[in-house]
Amino acid sequence: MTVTTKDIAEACGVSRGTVDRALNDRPGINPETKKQVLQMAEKMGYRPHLLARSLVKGKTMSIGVIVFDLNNRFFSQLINNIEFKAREQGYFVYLTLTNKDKEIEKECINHLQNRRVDGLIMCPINKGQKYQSYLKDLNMPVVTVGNKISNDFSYVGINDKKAMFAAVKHIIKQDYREIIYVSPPLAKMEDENIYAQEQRFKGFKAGVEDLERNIKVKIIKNKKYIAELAKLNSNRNKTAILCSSDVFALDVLKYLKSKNIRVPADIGLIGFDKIDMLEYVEPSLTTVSYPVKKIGITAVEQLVEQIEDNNKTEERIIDYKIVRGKSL
Amino acid sequence: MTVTTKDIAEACGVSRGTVDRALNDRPGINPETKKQVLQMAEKMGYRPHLLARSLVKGKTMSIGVIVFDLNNRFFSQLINNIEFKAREQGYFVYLTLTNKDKEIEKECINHLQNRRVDGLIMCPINKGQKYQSYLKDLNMPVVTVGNKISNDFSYVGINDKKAMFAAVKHIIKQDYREIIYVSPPLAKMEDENIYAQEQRFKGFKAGVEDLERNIKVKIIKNKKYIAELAKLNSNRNKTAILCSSDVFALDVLKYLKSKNIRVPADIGLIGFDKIDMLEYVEPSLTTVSYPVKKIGITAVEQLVEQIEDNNKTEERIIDYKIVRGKSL
DNA sequence: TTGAAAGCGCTAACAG
DNA sequence: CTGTTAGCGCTTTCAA
Repeated sequence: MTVTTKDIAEACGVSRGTVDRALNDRPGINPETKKQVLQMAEKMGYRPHLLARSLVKGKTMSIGVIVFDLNNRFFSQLINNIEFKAREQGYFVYLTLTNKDKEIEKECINHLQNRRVDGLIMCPINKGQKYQSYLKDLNMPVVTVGNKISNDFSYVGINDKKAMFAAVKHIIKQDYREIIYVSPPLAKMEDENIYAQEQRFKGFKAGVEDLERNIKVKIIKNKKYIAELAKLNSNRNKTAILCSSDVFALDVLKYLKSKNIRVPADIGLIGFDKIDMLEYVEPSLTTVSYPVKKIGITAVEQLVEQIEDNNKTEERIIDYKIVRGKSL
Repeated sequence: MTVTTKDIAEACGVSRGTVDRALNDRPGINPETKKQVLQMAEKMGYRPHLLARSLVKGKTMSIGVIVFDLNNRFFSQLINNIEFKAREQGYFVYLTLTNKDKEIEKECINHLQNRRVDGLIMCPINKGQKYQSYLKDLNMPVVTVGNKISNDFSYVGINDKKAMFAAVKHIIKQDYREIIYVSPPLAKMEDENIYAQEQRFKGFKAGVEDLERNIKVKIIKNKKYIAELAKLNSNRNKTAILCSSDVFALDVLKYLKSKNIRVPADIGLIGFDKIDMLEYVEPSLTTVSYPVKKIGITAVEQLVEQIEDNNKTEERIIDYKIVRGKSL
């Protein structure tokens, strides 16, 4: 049914070695025979069996990508760029979704390893010493994105701490005297890898502590942050709600509208990430741009370098930018 | 470096066949030896080489997914569900993005074929007789989603024509006397596979023709549909803008807001697809739900059936639903 | 320039 | 219950 190099060899009356030389543009073959072989291959509808090739070459030209899910806009944009860049470099992408489940993540890593992907781009939900040595034992190039594991693994992202610090500074400059910091992921600090969120929180704290002493602060880590917000009684301070991700900010905005609380007249609002659906909300949300395209492309570049040049791990920090909307 | 069944065999003083029986739970092995082998495998850190297995089994337990891009919410939600369902069934997902490029699509198909994926789920951009026979010659299970190719290939989706017909009916019931149909993809009719959009258009035409004779109709196929809309002079008819996809409706809504045209007071607006970001726009958009979750899961089920039971191709039609928002 | 043979790591078939 | 052998389709020596 399926035609192999052996079939071509027989059909042409040459050896498989010669067929291979023709098919893969390798030297040491008579142009005449090469032409014949190629024609025959074409005629017989030959298709290279990439698995067999991978088996002998010890390289699959594929990378594994492990993220939470694609409902999250960040990840879908990220993977859009990863796939594009990877294929440009000849690599194919295995996509696996963990749904933030630590066991599933490990299963995915295992499985991708068994399929011998050449490397991994992942946003880890696991963390800790054991996990680290587990990953190292894989002996496979890894690039982390979003959440960092440690300096032993490549990481591509922005400086979340500095960015959030800048956001706080931006808020205070607009004369806000009170900041409500909304970051439900923080509740999972003990449990999960929430590196980016932790960094943002650190930046926030540094901001309110260092920049100005008399800023009132309220921190909401509750998963039911809308309910929590509702409980807050309004006061005379000029207040801003600072969300550690746009998705929370969108929900907050929706809630505020439903309560006829005007943004920014009654309360300021600012997000983080600049996800693409912001384009359609009103008032336009002030936020911090997380350059997902650049991150995706850079992650692939870094991974391919590690795969092909056996390069060492590296941290690549991309520039963020405060995006001024009309919500603050 | 990497440990193989041969290594285990030697370490245990048994044959590779025995190791295989132990590792893969096959009958005909002494429980004692089995236990020993498994322990040794564990101890040596054995990992099965899935490529080698695939090579001999002729099955890779992987499927190829080919869609346009992940900026499109429909596709990211779709793939979210495909990945989940596929892995549940033991299949891994190769993701490839065509960016609506017909040549890239063919390259992807080719490449996935060479990697010997067990089947394909795709939203094709190509069409035509030649393409069909090309696909058939692949001799690989294929399930189409979004755009149909022909009855020779499995298709999972809604009845777009009927759904759009229902949408028109819904509009007319609200006493609208004029409908502006916005569907930029129609401009590509000759060139690309826009099956779903064509069906919707047919449903639209059937709706305005059959339901009521005196409905005024304006059709915009222009890619610059906002500019086209702007040129229209307002008149005394009660008018609705019917967009063949929510993404266009969102843009239209944005434009209308910018012009201080009230929705639905001044003009009605209705979309199609019910993409998830609608949640955050105001007024809430009336739309037709395209059950992407169900479609993703069904597509995988259908594909796996074709792969494993060598089932014939099938068309699976899922229910749509008109979702009443406040924009009409 | 070409051919022959070995082997990637696994599974399957048959013999013992 | 276990071992041996052959082979999946390809690449890569090493000889000729």
